[in-house]
Amino acid sequence: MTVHSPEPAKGGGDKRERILDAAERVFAEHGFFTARVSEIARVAGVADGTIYLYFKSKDDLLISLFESRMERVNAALAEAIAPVTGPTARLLAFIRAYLGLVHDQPSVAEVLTVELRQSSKFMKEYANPRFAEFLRSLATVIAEGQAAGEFDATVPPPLAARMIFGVLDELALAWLLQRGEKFDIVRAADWVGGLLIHGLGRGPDTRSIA
Amino acid sequence: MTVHSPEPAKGGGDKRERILDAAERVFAEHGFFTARVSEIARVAGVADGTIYLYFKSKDDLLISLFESRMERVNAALAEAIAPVTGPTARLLAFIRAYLGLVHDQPSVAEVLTVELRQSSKFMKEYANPRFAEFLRSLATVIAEGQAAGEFDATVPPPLAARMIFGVLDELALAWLLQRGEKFDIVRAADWVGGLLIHGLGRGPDTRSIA
DNA sequence: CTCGGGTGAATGAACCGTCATTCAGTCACA
DNA sequence: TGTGACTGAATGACGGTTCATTCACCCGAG
Repeated sequence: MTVHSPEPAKGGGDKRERILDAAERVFAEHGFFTARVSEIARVAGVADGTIYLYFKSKDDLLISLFESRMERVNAALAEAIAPVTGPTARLLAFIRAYLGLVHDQPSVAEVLTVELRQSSKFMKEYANPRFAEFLRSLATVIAEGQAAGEFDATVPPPLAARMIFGVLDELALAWLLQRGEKFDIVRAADWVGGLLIHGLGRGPDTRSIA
Repeated sequence: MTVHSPEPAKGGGDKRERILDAAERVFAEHGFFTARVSEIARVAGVADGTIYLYFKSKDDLLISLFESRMERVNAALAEAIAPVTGPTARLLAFIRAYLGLVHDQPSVAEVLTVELRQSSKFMKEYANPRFAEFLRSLATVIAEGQAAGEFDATVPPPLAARMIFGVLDELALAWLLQRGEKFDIVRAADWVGGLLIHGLGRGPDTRSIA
């Protein structure tokens, strides 16, 4: 619940990765609390005890999984927006890239989306730096748009970032939990973009909301 | 994990309510899995066993708590938007009312916000009708706005409802988990309204996003 | 090349604390 | 005295964690 092993406790090869992959699958399927360490071990093809050679505890395993996956997500998003110029286009690229990741790696998305929340509760002391980084990079896109005069400057960028993340996250959750035929989450990116850039308003007097 | 007791198992007076109130507090503080039934009993001022006179299991207690609180939330929101005319104003009233509820009843918000998610995982068979009702009523506001030509008709209302809920929920979570001085979530309602009605776009060519 | 002692990663059965749940008994009231 | 709501200590299952043991591999000596 407290500290956290930063890197491979030993020079151990890929076994640590195998365990993380298994944890991703098992946590995604059952959720953290109902997931069994012994099942993670089974899926990883190692003995129960081996997990404790690489991770301090079940909690530490979850934290390490966050760090690992969020690092990848942040890198992928940074790469996706890097070549794009113009705040609006960058924001759209961000949205498309995020929902694309959800589509391509559902179990990563499931762990981040569902477990992030409860972890922020039961690990109050864990600051979750990677997620903070995620929000910061989104807030930067907003701030740049405001500076360029392309975005409304009323909302503080960090709050706007949270709201946008809320949209993306909820959409991801709805898509992940949908049984039966799912809506096209990649196409939904354009709806999200439309809503966030233009808003719902279409009428003549929509300016006067205050 | 499965079935659920619809109403007071017995004619029992307010004891059932006392237990629900205690469960709300304890689940909000610890989360469902780390909450202890014995603590709920202690807070409610009843014996451990008494809880099982009113609820089948810990799971059933959580489900019953959802039903009870969501029912109140839905009623409060319905009441808040009922007298308001015009889709834009109704949507704003909905947003203000929801964030007002979060502000006034943080522990209700915490349970709904944080536990709703994991419950949708670990209780796959529980359909969560009250939450569906919540989304439906929000979708109705959107659909009316589209029908009146006041809202963009591109996005399917149920999806728009989910996105809007995402914004509200994430904002609630950010506010609830904030340690130290919190931002003013009631004031944030206007930012949310602004973002959802007008969008971020301010520049000349923001129409061309496709 | 072969042998044998040393090393430490890996194993998994057993341990042990932790609760959700039960139920035999109490008690207030009719 | 009978009834039934209520109690809370006892129960038993469960699962995270440990640790005595195994064994594949390495390396220096002969």
